[in-house]
Order: sequence, then C-alpha cells, then structure tokens
Amino acid sequence: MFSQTVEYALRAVVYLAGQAPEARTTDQISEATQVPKPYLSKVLQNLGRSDIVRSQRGIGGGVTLVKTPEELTILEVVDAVEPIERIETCPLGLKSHGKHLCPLHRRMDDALAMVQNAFRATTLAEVLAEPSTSTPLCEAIKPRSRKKK
Amino acid sequence: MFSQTVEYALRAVVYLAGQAPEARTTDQISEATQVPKPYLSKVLQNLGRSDIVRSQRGIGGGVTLVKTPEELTILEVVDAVEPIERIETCPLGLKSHGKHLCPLHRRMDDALAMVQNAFRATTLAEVLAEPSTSTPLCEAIKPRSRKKK
DNA sequence: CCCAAACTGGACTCATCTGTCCACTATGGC
DNA sequence: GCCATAGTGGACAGATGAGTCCAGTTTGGG
Repeated sequence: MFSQTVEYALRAVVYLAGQAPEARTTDQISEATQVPKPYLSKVLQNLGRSDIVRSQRGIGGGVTLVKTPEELTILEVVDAVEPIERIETCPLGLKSHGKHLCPLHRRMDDALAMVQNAFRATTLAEVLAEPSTSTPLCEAIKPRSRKKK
Repeated sequence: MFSQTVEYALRAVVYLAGQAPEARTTDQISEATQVPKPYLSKVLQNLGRSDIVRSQRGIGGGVTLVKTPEELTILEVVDAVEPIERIETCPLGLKSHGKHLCPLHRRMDDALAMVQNAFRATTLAEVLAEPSTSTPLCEAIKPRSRKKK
C-alpha cells in the first residue's frame, strides 16, 4: 500500500538520520539502502524540493538532513514524496451534504487518519533509538564510523 | 492511498448490500455508484473470481452478493481486488534477522495492520446501518424500491 | 427457434510509476 | 585554471493501473 518511492525515501532519510549531522553522497546512501542509484537521486531531489534534505555539489559534497532526527517525523518525509490524501469530500461528486462523508468513506478516511497520526507521532530519532535486535534498515547502518568505498 | 479499483469495488459492494438479496445489473450498479461501466464489469469479474459476488447471465440476470451484508467485511472486499500486503520480511533482502523487522519497517507494518484490523472489524451491514445524515454512497442508494431504467 | 438482455474475455489505449542514461553545472583541491 | 567529484535536469524505456471496445456466450421469453 505504500509506494516504492515512499519506501525508498524513508530508507534514505533513516540512513541519513543515523549519520547526522554528517553529509553522505548518493553513492553511499544507495549502497546502504539498496536503492538503485539513478532513481535514488530523483527521490533525493524531491526531498530537497520539500526541504527535508539539503544537498551540496562538488568534492566533499553530499546530502544532509535539514532538521535533526529529533525534529523530523516520518509523516513529513512521506508527505514530501507522496502526500497521504485524506478523503475530504464525497468522491461521488454529489455535494448534497456539506462536509459529511457517507459511512463508507468515513471509515476509509478514518483508516487514512490513523496512518497519518501514527506517522506524525514518530520521529526519526525514535526509529533509530528503538531497542531492537535489528538496527533500522536491517543492519545497513553500521556503528557510525563506516567511511569506506 | 487506496487505489481507484478498491474504491470502485467498495462502492459496488455497498450498493449491492443495500439492495440485497436482490440482483442488480452492471448498468444499475454503474449508474448508482458513478463507476464507468466497462471498468466496473472488470472489477465485478474480479469480485466474482474471489467469490464475493455471483453473477447470472441473460435476461433477468445481474450480480448479487454471495454472503449477507452481516457476514461480509470491508477487508474481504479489499483483499479480493487488491490485497493489503503486510511487510513480512525485511525489504532489503538481508535475512540476518529472522522475522524481526527493523524499527522502520516495524512501524510501517504496524500502520498496515491498523488499517487491516479496522477493515476486518467492519461489516457491510454496519456501514449501511450507520446513523448518519448521509446514506452510504452519498445518496446513490435510494429507499429500496427504486427499479427504474 | 430466434432474439434481446446480460455477463465474459481478450485486445487495445493512455497515463503514471519505476527506473535508466547522459549531458550539464557547481565545487573544492592542486 | 584544470580536473575529478558530486548533484541537477531532461529524455527515454518498461511495467502496471485505469479505462474502453467489441466479439462471443449464456439465458429467458415469445
């Protein structure tokens, strides 16, 4: 139900959060997150336009998060690449009842709201701090010093 | 986040539930739900293959629900046309940790689970019975006697 | 038995999503 | 000032989703 693009964007951001505030190149991100590099750079460009990341050209350049992991929520990332579209008005076009959704669409929108709220309530820092047997990104994130390649 | 196909399938099923146990033709369903007829028949065929609806050819034929509205859940309909794919294993392919998802994918899967549970807990009968200022499908469902066209 | 009502299935179109390629530009070091 | 590094933007290709069209088949009625 989540698109590839959303999946990729989240992986990239989680990786960057784990390395923050250091910059990482598209190559490094691609390797760590297993996202095909050419496509990754598109996703990153998108995140740049939404001010989630900032990028620096040239030698020593790369991509960094604009906010700290503590300030950045999953929802912001998702909304940057593919906004969760809530059901605001009756999709059938009939406008006979103002803002009132019919029971069917009310339930569908409630489901969307739950996802949106869950994502809004989770910061990148929380994802990284999670006590777990597996680090985020399934061990793609190494202890921290990893500068290889 | 829900595809058009899911939206259309739900509209059709809700309409049929409101008319149950009477059969309705694709034309009638299309008119009531505002779903383009040629595409609707594809969706209906799909629902037929998953045993959500049964169809009858020839004069007097049409489509009916296999189950009663009380027995049919929203989830069954959604799963019939486009199953909600839970995240079972690490999308990165690394299998270094068995069934343990990393915190990122754990959260994403939790969101999917919430939607799945909400849909599983709702029957079509409940959608129809909802006290509301607007009937399901935004008034597309008329009192019940509506046999026209 | 023939016709009209209805669903079925396949082919086809169009748009979007995913993904690739490449020429270009900006940047820092020597 | 040159050059390698690194992101940018546009063009393009393939797959899938959404939607259309039509010929075929089933079914009931006169």
